Amino acid sequence: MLDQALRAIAEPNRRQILHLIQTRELSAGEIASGFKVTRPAISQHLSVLTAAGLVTYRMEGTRRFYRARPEGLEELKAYLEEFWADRLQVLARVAEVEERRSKDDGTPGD
Amino acid sequence: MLDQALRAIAEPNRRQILHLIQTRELSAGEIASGFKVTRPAISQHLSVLTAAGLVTYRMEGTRRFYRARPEGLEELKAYLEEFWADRLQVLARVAEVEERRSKDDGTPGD
DNA sequence: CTTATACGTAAGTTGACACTTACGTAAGGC
DNA sequence: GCCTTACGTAAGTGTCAACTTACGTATAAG
Repeated sequence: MLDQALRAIAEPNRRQILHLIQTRELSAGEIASGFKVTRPAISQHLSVLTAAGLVTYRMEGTRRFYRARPEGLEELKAYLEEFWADRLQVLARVAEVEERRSKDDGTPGD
Repeated sequence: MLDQALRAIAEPNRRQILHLIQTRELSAGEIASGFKVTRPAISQHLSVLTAAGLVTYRMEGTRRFYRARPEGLEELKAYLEEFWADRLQVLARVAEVEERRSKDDGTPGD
């Protein structure tokens, strides 16, 4: 699912869609009206976003109202946070070891 | 460039590569040895990552030592931070307006 | 019941992408 | 000099993704 989410936001139109429905609900038609591509294309993008857990919809008559799914974005954010946190953590530990070493034997770290 | 970076990390092998060279320098061959795909494939992934500004390399004899480029990751991180921060910000303002309105005319905010 | 609206979905096309094998090239070892 | 090592790059292939047009379907409107 995270992989799907990552793929999903790699597409510019889909990021734009996410932006549009982050704060307000919009129908599929309303969303599509702001794009150059055709309505079916947007419909397909909405399917991808839904499958990735980044979007939900609510039906009302013949219309579907879409909105961003906060939990989905949160998951994605958490995953990426870990992605770089991981690195910074290891770097910090390396620095720590370096310093300890220089204290023990007087050798400067690097 | 941000678009390139986003595309770059959408690919699992490239994320793995980034992970490998986040803390230590590795030669192209060393990186490739850990994957099932062929060496040229990894070489191409490294090109993509380099073009996206997520990776740098240093030449030494016949070898190229690659490492993650912190600034690149930082840019990407900042962009994504803004992506959701944006939304939370607007949501907060909506809540604020709602509250003010309920104080003014006594109407509960939905 | 018929027509219009608001959608999703099927089917087909094009281009990009991840991969492969084959080749070119520069640095070291002998 | 010649051969090996460690790469990138060229060329070709199969797959997938983003798009198009055409169609199906459910709700509301008359």
